[in-house]
Amino acid sequence: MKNRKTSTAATIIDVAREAGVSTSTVSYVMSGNRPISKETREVVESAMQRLRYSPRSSARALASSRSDVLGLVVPLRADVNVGVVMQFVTAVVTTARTFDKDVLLLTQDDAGGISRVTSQSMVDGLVMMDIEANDPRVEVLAARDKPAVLIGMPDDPRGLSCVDFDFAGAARLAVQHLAALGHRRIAFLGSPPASLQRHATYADRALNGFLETCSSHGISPISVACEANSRSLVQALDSIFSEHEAVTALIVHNEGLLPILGENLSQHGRSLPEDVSVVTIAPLEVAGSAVRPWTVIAIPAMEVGRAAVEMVMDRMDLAKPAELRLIAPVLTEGETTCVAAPQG
Amino acid sequence: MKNRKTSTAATIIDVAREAGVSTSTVSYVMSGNRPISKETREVVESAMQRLRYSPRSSARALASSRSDVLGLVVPLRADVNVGVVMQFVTAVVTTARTFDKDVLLLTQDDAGGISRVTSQSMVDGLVMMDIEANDPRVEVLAARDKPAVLIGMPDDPRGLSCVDFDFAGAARLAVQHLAALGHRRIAFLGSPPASLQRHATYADRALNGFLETCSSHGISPISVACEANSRSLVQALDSIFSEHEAVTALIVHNEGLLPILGENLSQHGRSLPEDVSVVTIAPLEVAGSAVRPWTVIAIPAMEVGRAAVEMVMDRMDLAKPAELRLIAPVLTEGETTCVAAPQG
DNA sequence: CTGTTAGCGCATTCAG
DNA sequence: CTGAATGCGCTAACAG
Repeated sequence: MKNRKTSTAATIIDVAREAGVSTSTVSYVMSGNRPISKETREVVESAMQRLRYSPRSSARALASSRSDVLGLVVPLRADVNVGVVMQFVTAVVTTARTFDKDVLLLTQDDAGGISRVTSQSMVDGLVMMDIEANDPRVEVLAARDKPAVLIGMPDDPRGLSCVDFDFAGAARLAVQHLAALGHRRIAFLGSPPASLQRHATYADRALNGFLETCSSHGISPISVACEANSRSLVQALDSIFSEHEAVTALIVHNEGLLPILGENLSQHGRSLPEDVSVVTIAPLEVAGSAVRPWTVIAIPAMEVGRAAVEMVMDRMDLAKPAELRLIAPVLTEGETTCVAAPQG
Repeated sequence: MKNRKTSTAATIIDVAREAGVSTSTVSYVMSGNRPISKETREVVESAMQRLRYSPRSSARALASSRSDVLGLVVPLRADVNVGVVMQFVTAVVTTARTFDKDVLLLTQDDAGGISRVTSQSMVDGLVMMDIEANDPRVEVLAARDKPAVLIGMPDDPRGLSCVDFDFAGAARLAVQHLAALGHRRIAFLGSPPASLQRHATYADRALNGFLETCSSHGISPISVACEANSRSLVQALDSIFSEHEAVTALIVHNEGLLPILGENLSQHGRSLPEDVSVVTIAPLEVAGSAVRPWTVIAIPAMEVGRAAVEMVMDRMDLAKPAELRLIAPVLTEGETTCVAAPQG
């Protein structure tokens, strides 16, 4: 009778013995790193199933210097929209799984988290969200020589790959769309002040895209930062409509405001879209589920997250050079835009 | 001249040599698993710093059978509020770090994720969110003999630890509070139909708590499920006020409705709180940031998440038996409740 | 209080 | 196409 261990889980040695082959053969069946005859493969695979074998990730990692884990650094700031964050996270995790990678979650207030997981070789690569223009973490990451991708565009990527939605292009597209409808007084209802102050790159780039496009269209830009609550929205609309009575269009880059924007506009005596047209830069899910669907330039969180993981994998497997990738904006017309009323 | 490797990172052997001690001494300085004289400790520590040593997690895991990683299974369903999910996630990750654990993120649609990370020994324990009454994953988890904690209360925990906010108690408290104010017609505006249909335990328990408390107070209960959008809210309020004109109080267990509830109530000709009092069961952050703060029974996501991790650690380190833990509800009065108007 | 050493489970040369 | 043997870096007996 074989001396079979009863308590501990099966190892590659058990499988080899059960299949009547060597451990290296078992290993190569799993990795596919060398040709295996059909017969032995089948023998090995059935042995693995019989023993419910599954390789210890730590042993594999030690021997191969790969953990098959990706790190993901997520923001925990009060000024970022959790819905959007969750979409990115979902996209990254889902895509990572298609590459047989798991995802280790790091929060950005975990100072030293990046250094820790890289120097301990816990991760093979990193994706970092919510990048600021002059983000100190970029330097840390760049010094670490692990494949890394930033979701966002810092002033100096320091040789790291970056991917993001083209927020500047989105703002430009919004202005162009409204301008084509005859609007000349356009206000930009943007990210929370906190996001702008810390120069979150999506906030900066959207605002700059707006300002530059206005300038090239001879439109005098109006912009106001706004937190995602009704108190702040009331203030913002007050300031817009009191100082700029003639505003006929709004570009809203703040998904948190959408549920309450309609109500507040009517409280300001503006009906939608007759008095003010609104284009929003937001995830399709929130902009489309409204009673009256918004004209929206969708933030493609899924695409961006997927691209981020693909880019990490490219740099790992193929040692590709760093790249910058921007996802182009697309405008979907809803019921919140129409031609501008003739000036009085 | 010493033959020092230039490219590869320092190992425990390098540190031992640099410090003039054995590798086990270095290991024990790190783990604290046996007494080390102050002098040698300092020598070793300075050697570690000089060499920028940090242990390879895979090697440590292989030798010690611990990964120092916790798995966290998060929901990706459309009917759960992402804000609440993020709060739980934040709490779990933050607390895990205080135990020197990292967190591996699993999505619940990743079928087999639980089996995979446990059988590969990627995690030392698991926390699973968004439990359903008869959740098939509970069985999978229970069969895995890793410490695990459920955030939620399944019908049969199968020997696993559970922790959650006392949603039933919260609903009871809400009814009691309103009843004490003289309200006899109370409607429960609850979770989305999808949450109830799949018997997400928070949805079930809140609703049952409401029904039972009404019954014991001789109040005839009115309850309606509602998705977190204005279309659904309009329907819900229509059904409440058309069929039950005399309703004077609402219990809202659906954070997504709060930003738009006030507006919709006034559209139904009800002013807040004169005509209808509202108690909401929601995270304090969303209920408190309103222009008119809600009377709220706070969902303490941070506490629950922290407790979950602590319970996993207890079961790991101390081999404690499974436990069920409910976090007690606390009601904070806002400006949305007042005594019921005398019946006409 | 410290040193020596045998594994942990797998990947991967080197031989055949 | 397959097997044998070495080493990945660390922990934890065991031995002083």
